[in-house]
Amino acid sequence: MKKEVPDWIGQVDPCEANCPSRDILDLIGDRWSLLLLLVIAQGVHRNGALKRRIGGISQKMLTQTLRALEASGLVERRDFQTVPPHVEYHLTALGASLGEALTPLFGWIEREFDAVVAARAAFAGRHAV
Amino acid sequence: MKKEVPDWIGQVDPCEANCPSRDILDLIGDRWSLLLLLVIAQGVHRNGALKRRIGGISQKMLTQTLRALEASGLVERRDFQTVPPHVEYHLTALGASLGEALTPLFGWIEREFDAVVAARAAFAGRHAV
DNA sequence: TAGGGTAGGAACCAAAAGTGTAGTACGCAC
DNA sequence: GTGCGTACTACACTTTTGGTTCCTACCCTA
Repeated sequence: MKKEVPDWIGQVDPCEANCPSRDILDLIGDRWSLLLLLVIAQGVHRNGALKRRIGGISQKMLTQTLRALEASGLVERRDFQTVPPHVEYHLTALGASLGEALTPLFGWIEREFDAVVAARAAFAGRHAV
Repeated sequence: MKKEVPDWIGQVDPCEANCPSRDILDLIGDRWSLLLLLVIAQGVHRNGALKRRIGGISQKMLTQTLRALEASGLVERRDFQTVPPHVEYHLTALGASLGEALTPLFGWIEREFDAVVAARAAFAGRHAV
């Protein structure tokens, strides 16, 4: 029983066409979801605050992404039913566990971002001559 | 110095508009990159084999994504300069380290996929009444 | 000599994603 | 009573993404 693939492959073969994880990858791969998860975990809970904090997100995408996260059970929407409206978004246990699973990824980004930028510059140099 | 945010937040504040990690998130968030990273790590190295393996990817997206990964220094393209063409794609050290950073994410997907599906069903139930 | 495999490039088109603007309905401060 | 803030929704619009199809150029097999 030799190991011909790296350790991190695990049992997640599922990434073929019918793979269930496609849905998850779609969810987290939509540019805003991870950011939102991050800032909500940082303690920003309200619509307006999230929008100001993230910078670049439109109200539409904010609402849409929050709904998607809520629908997947990653954040909880608490509507205080007041007027003017007061709504807060909090991570669920599931959302927090996903956050934990993403720790190494954020760490990698912090550590290796420079390497990626350098690689891109080198690549551009090789191909733009 | 109290901790008011979860451990996994780290120092990655960067996810604001000007944040460098946006580029990385864009890269890995494009539906095919992670899959490609995964199957290359599993030992599938050639264009045709990758296309057959992943199922659902078009030649265009395959090439495009491979170029993006190559440009970012995550995979290496080895062209054997033969005819008919023979090209192999391998992970670089950087690509392999990203793979390792993604281990917990794949693990989370495996563990929690059912929970997400259940949450979605519940949400749909609540909102489709 | 026709067809399949090798690894792509280019052009075109459809679909999806995302943006901006406007409007709802009300409270509060000036 | 004017305008800002709260949390949205709806519509039209543009941009991006991805898919399809056709093309190169050569090898091997039947």
